[in-house]
Amino acid sequence: MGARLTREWFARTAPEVAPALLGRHLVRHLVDGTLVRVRIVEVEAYEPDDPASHAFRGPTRRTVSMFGPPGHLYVYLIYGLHHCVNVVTGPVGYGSAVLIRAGEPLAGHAAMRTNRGVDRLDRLCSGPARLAQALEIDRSLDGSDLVGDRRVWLEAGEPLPPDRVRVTRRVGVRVGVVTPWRFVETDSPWASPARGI
DNA sequence: TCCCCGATTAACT
DNA sequence: GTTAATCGGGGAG
Repeated sequence: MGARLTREWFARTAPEVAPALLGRHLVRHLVDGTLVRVRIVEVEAYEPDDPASHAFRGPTRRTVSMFGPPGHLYVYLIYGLHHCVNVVTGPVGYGSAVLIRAGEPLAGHAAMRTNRGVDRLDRLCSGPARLAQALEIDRSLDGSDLVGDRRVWLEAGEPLPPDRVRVTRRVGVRVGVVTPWRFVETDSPWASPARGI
């Protein structure tokens, strides 16, 4: 469904890349050969001077990939049991990324149902940790290159027109609430459950 | 070294 | 609406 997004495409600030990622396809080649495809419907941007960002205090062992070249994955463990998938943006050393929060399952439904342990399509990828679990993405994929890796990549898909993009505050962050950097497809049934936003 | 807590989810009441 | 699960990051000392 279109060519891979290029290195240059990712080399912008996170708030620029984030809404442009809506409607794009996140594709995962599982170890067993299954191809899983998800249409991105919800994202959040994180910037270097952003107190809610893992990059805020500079690079650490965990966040090193966030400061690397754009177009790579940054994957982290949260609450000791969930993984979250991010796309690194900006130039080398910048420290910005876009969190992929939810997607519409397009292919590989059976594998995703198995990975998630649920049947309902709208529960497979409707949240950052759910999406990571459905696509079998964990710390072992941290730093993988979306432009060249065989296991995971991003395709052009069909970008959303601006009037289909809703902008809100980010979910679950206690600081950095002044920046409305969550971008979600308007009225999408595939987005994460609205938590008062 | 210690200690608090998080870009979450599911299962409670 | 509330809470347990579960663990490593990173600031404090």
